[in-house]
Amino acid sequence: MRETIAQLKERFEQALVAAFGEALAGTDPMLVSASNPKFGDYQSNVAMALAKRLGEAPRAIAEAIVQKLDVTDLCEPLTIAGGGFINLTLKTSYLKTQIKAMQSDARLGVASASEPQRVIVDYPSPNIAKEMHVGHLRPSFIGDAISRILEFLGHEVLRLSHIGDWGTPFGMLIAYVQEAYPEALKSSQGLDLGDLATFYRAAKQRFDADESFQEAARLSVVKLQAGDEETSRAWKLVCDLSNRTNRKIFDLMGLSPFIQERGESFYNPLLAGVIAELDRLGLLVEDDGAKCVFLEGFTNKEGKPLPLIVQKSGGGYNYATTDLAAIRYRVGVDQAQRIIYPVGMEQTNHFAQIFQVGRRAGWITDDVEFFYAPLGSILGEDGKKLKSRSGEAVRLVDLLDEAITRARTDLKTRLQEESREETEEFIENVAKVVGISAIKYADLSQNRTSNYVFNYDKMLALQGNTAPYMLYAYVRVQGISRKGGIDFEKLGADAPIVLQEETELTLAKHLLQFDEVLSSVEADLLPSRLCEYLFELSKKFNQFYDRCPVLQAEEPSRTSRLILSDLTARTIKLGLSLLGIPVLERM
RNA sequence: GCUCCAGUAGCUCAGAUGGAUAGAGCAAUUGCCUUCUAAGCAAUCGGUCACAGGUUCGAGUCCUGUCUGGGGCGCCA
Repeated sequence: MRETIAQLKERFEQALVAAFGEALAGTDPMLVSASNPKFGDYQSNVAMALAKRLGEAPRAIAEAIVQKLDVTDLCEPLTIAGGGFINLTLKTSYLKTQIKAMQSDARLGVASASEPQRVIVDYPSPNIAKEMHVGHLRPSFIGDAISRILEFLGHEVLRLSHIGDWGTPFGMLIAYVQEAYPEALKSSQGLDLGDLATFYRAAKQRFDADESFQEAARLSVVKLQAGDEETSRAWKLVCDLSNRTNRKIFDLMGLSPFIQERGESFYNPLLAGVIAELDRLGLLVEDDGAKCVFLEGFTNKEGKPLPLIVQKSGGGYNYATTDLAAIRYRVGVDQAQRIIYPVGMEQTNHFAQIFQVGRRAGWITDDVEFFYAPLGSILGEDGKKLKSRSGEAVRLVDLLDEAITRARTDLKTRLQEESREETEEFIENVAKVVGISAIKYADLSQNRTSNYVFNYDKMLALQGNTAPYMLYAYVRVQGISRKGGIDFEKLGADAPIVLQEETELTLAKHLLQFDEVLSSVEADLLPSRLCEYLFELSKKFNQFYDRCPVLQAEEPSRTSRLILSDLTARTIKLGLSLLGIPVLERM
């Protein structure tokens, strides 16, 4: 199956050349979904855009294009409206064959990339010295969804967690653990990350208050970097503990298990080479004892060029150095063609800066795409960045547990109201899936770049653009098969599709746009587009369901409607799975 | 001081390269369960797209300025 819009686009390009000559080869036909269903399914705005360039009236241009446009196999006769809109309505016969093709395709008509890329997605990249907190929620969910989508589309995806496992905060932590709890380092027993989080706070206090402790922390870093055995053992121990705890959280969040840790310590041996190369290229300047690359287009408060410090005056490296090493490695060794960083918007400057240096150093070329995907923040009800009551970052586990607890309470209330008996196992599973999915969907359905207000009641609501609403639409379809004793997999491959009712037609058209939506997400990395699509699909299904009896319908409508219902469920299931959300058969 | 992002219905938000009458959800009001379904469907209400200019056949979208909120701006990540 090929995307309908891609086919139409190609025909338009041919028609443009046929009507106006080779000069218009490659002109974007400006084909988009119709702004209003009454205009049809697609519209082209190209005639108006070309009016000035061709010096002709838009309507005349539209006429000329339509004259040369051969789409009789796909569309009803074209119409020209308003100031030169070309309106296209798909033929029902075409829709029927497409639906049949979709029915027999496990990929639901979504083609695999003709030119698969090697893609790196950098997430969720926690710091090992701290427990994961709200700040990791968006990178985790969005990174995971992007990875799944690109992978499904046939790309080779490498998920790399750029963990903070080196550097100053780590030295501080080790020093404090050594000082206050030396026995805890002798075995991993009795030391979980909750303890480490407490240690971290206490260590920070010590660090801020006591100069001699700061010195001890710095010494720990030096010893660690010098490869001191005991310090390294302590470091390793803490890393393992932290990773183990984080893995549990990944599981709870439903992240892909294929995330590889490749953090700061991994790049550590490569940092000197980065500096040497920048020096060799003549980009390196020493200023105030620090080694820097002066940036183009960035100025400091005095209006002078801003440096990107890559080696501190003390000789130490910083995150810019590590990120540059990662850039170099990902291009040179991993040979990635697309590297995606779903990271908070506050780091816009940082990424612009390291990309600039990467480009000037020749590591980033036109053959590789470094895609910084900025993320908006999660806000509290007060409109400010979400914080716990004590003013600290909210722990991720707490956030997730709370959602599950609330989902469980809602479910139990509902069961009581409906006098339903369910096993403890059923309740736990539904509560977990609904709770986690609600948070995840609420996050993903928001535009990636905009801030949003975190609100349990809204994300767990059973109506509206929420995970529970979508899950319920799926459950409804499964309800039909249970009630009617239908095995969807055995629905006749040769059974005809009937698109008589308005809602049947609308649903079918929407089902066929699944591939177009995924293409758009592939390009722009905005998972919210997929959420929007699934929400629309659920609404259109509910409308169809309201007007069209399925099980009681006469053949051939009955089987046709069963096929449409099944396709809806399969699309929801696949779509949600690409967002990292599982479905439930009953809820 | 410089810079980036945001400001759209009472609330939360969509509005991809400028296109036809600016859309959803929630909330509010009103209908619809003897029909697989009510966690649903239908309908009503709700807008000076922050403000002022400009560009053009056409601006929520692009440009300039103003106001408001948030982020960033040399050795933290």
